[in-house]
Amino acid sequence: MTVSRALKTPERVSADTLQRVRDAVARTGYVSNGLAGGLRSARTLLVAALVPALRSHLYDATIESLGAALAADGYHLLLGQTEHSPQQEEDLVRAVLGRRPDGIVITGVRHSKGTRALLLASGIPVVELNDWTPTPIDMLVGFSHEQMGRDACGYLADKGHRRLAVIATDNERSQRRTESFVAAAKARRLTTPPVHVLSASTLHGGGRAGLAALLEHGPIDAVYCGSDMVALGVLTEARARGIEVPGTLAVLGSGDLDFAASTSPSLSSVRVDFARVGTLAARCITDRVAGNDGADTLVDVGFTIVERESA
Amino acid sequence: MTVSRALKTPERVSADTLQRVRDAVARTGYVSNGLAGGLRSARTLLVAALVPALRSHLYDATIESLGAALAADGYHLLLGQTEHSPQQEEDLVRAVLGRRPDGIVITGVRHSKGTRALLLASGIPVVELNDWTPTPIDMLVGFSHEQMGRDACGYLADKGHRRLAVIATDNERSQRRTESFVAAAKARRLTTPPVHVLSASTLHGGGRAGLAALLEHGPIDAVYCGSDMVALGVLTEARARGIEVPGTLAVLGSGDLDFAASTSPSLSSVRVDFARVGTLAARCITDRVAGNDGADTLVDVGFTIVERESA
DNA sequence: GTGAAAGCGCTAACAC
DNA sequence: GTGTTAGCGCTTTCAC
Repeated sequence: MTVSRALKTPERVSADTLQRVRDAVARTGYVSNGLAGGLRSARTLLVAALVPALRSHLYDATIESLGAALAADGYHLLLGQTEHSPQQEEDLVRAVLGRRPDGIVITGVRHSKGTRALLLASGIPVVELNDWTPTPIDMLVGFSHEQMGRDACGYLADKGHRRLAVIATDNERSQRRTESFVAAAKARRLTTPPVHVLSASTLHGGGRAGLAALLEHGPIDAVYCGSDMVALGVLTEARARGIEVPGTLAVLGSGDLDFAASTSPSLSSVRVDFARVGTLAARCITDRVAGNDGADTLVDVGFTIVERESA
Repeated sequence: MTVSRALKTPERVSADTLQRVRDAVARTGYVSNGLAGGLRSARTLLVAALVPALRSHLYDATIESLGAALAADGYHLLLGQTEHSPQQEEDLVRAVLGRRPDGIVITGVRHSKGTRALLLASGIPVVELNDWTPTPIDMLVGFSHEQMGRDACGYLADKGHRRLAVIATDNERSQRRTESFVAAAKARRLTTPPVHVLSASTLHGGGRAGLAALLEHGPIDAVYCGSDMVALGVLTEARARGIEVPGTLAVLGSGDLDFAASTSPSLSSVRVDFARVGTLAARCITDRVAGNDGADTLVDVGFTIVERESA
């Protein structure tokens, strides 16, 4: 008991005792067993984060800042990939809950009934990420994909572009963005935008191929791309074809990645502050664990359209 | 005890018992407590991975495949960021060992004495990553940065380029690559290559600025870049200045990222199979846990120089 | 195929 | 400021 105190609350132990404990720890290489501690105290200082996949690079900034913010409070991050499969997500949630994390961060707001039930029953803080719903499982840090698609369309239309097009990626949230982009175009009585969906992981090459495919169906004035890398591919293909950007073709990317500002022409992009998403998610959980209930538990981080040369 | 068997080794329980257990689990929402199980059995199905930082994107592919390969065997991945600080690395190792992981994966081969001691004393499988030494702590999956710098220089020199230059990033391994590039150039009696070191995180912009800075010191024939994104920035800056690539300036990137094949001109790049690094590291640990000692515990994954248009 | 006993290494709770 | 007791929820071991 005294050793436990010396290590966890050194101020509650005499200087002499503390020294003797530390000497012994150094001499023996003792490392406290967190499993036993967690079992007894019901606090593990563990937070699990579940993302669809790392390879999309969509979650890098979020995971980086989430991990860093948690580490600052002594928490560790357990990372799981659901591979966009609801079943795999549910299995992973179950397995991860077995480790009794102090909180869980999970991408999206559309989960299987089983996943919701498990999460609700666990009683731990849950933060859903990067989507929007008025009825989250618990807390939510995200933004509306419908609004994003609509605003992207509005931005391009307001610039005077009539013949719009979309190059999207193959997942549920991207699909909702695209649908709302198309709906917004219809509402403005524009030509129905043709949509090219990329299934592959080669984003830049997909952007090149996507523009080529879209042009076969007729001329277009502007393309909305699901990622900046795709937009960069579009820029490259346009240059290869002698199409002027933004003169003849406007290009709008997503993500505002580091290179967007320094390409030529520089890339206009829909920006989400993903690092902030991670930091906020971490705070949601640490605050709740610390007993500060209430507060902002539904945060819309929003997005901004960063205007540069390409659109 | 019967419940434990039903869940972990269903084949050793009667069909009737199994059914009753499963019914009860479903009815009550029972999730087995992995802390208690790990405490008793001394197996946690947890593997920790420590990387300098995620924001460099250098470890994305490795972590992705490491996590996926581990998940296939029922393991979970605990992710920690050391921020390039040996002290932070040591603290993190200590904290993580407290969770009694079944294995640990750690980037690099240069660690503090304390880190080595902790790892050695832990008795668990340790895999060091993405560097090379004849004397690893335990197992090693990596490659030689010295050889990479040397070969990059050889590649460019063999193409007939005399005035070489380097744009490197600001970390220890990159520095060793650069030093061996410069040494190789000297050995070939070429002009000592000027080196531009990027401290920032904006890789593409850094590439543009880096080329501009190098050109102020005089003309160059070829640039070796520490990342493909930097190389892409160099390509952009060269185009803006009317410098022909590869005619006047050859550009060699690193990483062979997805866009390298479809830029214009396409990018020659030093490629490392980072996904394989992750898969191999996972296997090192799962094999060892399963009792299959020996085998390949020092794997040189090597690298290849992918020849495309830019060099 | 099932069950009883014991203990993994901590910390909450309570003495003193 | 330090110590005693008990128990967190599993799984190892042994018995039947």
